[in-house]
Amino acid sequence: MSVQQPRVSPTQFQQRVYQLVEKIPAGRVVTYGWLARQLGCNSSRAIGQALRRNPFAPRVPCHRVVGKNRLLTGYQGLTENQSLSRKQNLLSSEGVEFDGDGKVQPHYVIG
DNA sequence: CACCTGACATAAT
DNA sequence: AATTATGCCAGGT
Repeated sequence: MSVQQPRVSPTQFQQRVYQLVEKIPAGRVVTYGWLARQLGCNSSRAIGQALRRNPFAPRVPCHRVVGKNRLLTGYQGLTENQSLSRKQNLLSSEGVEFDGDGKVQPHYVIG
């Protein structure tokens, strides 16, 4: 029988990112840059990498992380609109609202 | 082992 | 105002 084995231990950096993301309450979102600052890291890009890498399933609500412009940049490692709309749906079901441009309304962003 | 690339953000040109 | 360069971190080639 197949066992889902953790590929490799997440790096220390990734663990910190995940821990932080786990704290994001439903119905709120944060930006990559915000996370980066919380971690004292000067690169939001690194955050994106950590999340992209497919965190352990829904354990880490990575769908609550958006760009600074409040656009949804990616989900499940993909940048396709289809994935993005799913991300959007998830957020919607948590009560987050969007404007006509597909940006989350500023009110929901922490920071 | 060296180089490229990416779910970003910001400062400098 | 628009493009380019830098920062950071890990995986992939």
